[in-house]
Amino acid sequence: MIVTRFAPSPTGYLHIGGARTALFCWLLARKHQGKFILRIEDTDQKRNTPTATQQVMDDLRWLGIDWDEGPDKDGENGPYFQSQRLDIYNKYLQKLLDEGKAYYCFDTQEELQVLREKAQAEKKTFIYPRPETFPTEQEVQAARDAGKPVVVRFCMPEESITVSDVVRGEVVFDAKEFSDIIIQKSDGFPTYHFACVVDDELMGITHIIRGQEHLMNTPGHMALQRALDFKTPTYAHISVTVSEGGGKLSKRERGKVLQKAIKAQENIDLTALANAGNITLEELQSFIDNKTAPDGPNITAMAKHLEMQLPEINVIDFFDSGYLPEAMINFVALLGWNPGDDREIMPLDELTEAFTLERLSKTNSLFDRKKLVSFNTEHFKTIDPEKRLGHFKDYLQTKDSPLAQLDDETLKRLLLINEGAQTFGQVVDKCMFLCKDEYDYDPKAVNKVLNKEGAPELLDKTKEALSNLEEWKAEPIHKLIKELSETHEVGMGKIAQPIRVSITGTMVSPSIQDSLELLGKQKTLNRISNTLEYLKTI
RNA sequence: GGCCCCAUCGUCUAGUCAGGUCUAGGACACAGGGUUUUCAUCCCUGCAACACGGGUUCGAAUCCCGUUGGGGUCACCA
Repeated sequence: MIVTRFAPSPTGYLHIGGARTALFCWLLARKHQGKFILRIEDTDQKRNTPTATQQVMDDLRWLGIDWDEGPDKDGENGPYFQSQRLDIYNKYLQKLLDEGKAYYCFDTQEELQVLREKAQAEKKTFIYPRPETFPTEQEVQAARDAGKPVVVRFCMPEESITVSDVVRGEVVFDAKEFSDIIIQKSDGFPTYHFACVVDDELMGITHIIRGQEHLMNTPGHMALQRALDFKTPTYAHISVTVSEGGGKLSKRERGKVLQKAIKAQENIDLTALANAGNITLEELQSFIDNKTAPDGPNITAMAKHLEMQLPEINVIDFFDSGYLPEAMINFVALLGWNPGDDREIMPLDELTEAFTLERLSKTNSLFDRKKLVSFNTEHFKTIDPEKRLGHFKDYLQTKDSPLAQLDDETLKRLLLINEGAQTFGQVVDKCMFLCKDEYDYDPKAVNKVLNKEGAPELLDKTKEALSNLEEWKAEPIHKLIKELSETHEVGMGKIAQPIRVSITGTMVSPSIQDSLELLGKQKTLNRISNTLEYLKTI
């Protein structure tokens, strides 16, 4: 049976790159009726954040990626937090120590730094100098008593190691390049390399799909597997997703964009900005000076304050921007993978059916948000209406939108009449007028549509006709407008546009008949009357 | 800098492993046109690529070597 796993470290929200890795793992497992495990790699106590595991799970769920075993779903391979598996790692660590395959070291960071700089100066790879004889238990104890940091290093082999990678082929690593890796940190926690190797074996992972950045770690992992008599799983090191700005799509990018925007703006109220971002003025200044960076949520809050759009990086950013998870999944799947034919828009089950490791590509790909928008538009049209409604309600709720007050039937109708919308944000923009009785008139709209010879008179006649309409439904309203345009011998736009500006203040809304029906007869007539009054004042 | 990976339209990619059917296909973007009561949608047309240099071969996008370019990695982070 095929068993895969997604193993994030709980340091924040799920990153789009992580989502892609998780998706490929999930796709492989589901395609072969295998198992997909979620494991939390929380061995770095300094970097862990308490809410991250929950956030990552929420993000995965939103995307539609489920797991067979994980923190909240017990199975035969628990626990799923590495911090709860210390006994297991220690057992294997002791075995390596006893067999002389690993040894203790007490070097300080400073001492190591000197060695590294020396290697750098000689233009050589830094190789940790393995001692002739390993420290004894007594020496270890003495070092501990003296307050020295004690770590355990694993002896890398003398022979070269060939990694057989599904996407890269055979990659040979020369033994000359091997440096003994640390497998236990001075705080007693295992390093990623060790915990990962042990867990993958114990959990029976058959396929490891991970980012290309791990390729260089793989010889170390394989050496560990051999020393411990573990099986070597099938590896697939997938390409990296890069950003428009070049380089890896990273969390730092949002900060950079924001920082640039702050610098570019003149007379900016820094105090207000710091307040909005919930940070101190000093912290803000330090951020502007490129010394430190605030946390993700603070950055998001400041961007909102400045009314600027930041590039989406985390899965939750895309949710906030009004994208459909189905579109996200589809788009991300096609970054470094394709089904081998011309299909692009594919639902999850079709993606699963078509997925094979062999079609993973070697080249890095750039995350093109415009193409994402196009995918979203397409999925918006084809998705099951009930699902679409569910996603829309989630979106409105977290946005705290007034539209959230509307009942399901109305919301469904809104989505229906916005068939060509690109994102939920667009739907909201176009329909907000329903919940806004007070609004300003866009000067451009007034000039172009209302402030024209004969326009107020025509609007008045339209209002008259509308008030006499018995059945307030889209169909009869449409019929009425058509008749009006014929009797007055003008285009439909000449009738519809003035109404639109009257009831929304803008030139953008759903079709006029749908807009009017949803607004209701009384509100429509009131708003037109108000507009007519307003026109007399200018 | 050492090591490793990669290289087809602006972007995502098909084609490369098994060389000819490739005057290189699709999609997004862009440009032009059309439909439409606004925006969005939708339809049509167009623009546009085998990084470069050497080989091998009757024949190279495809195989080999080199150059250049891009990316990754060199932590008691994962």
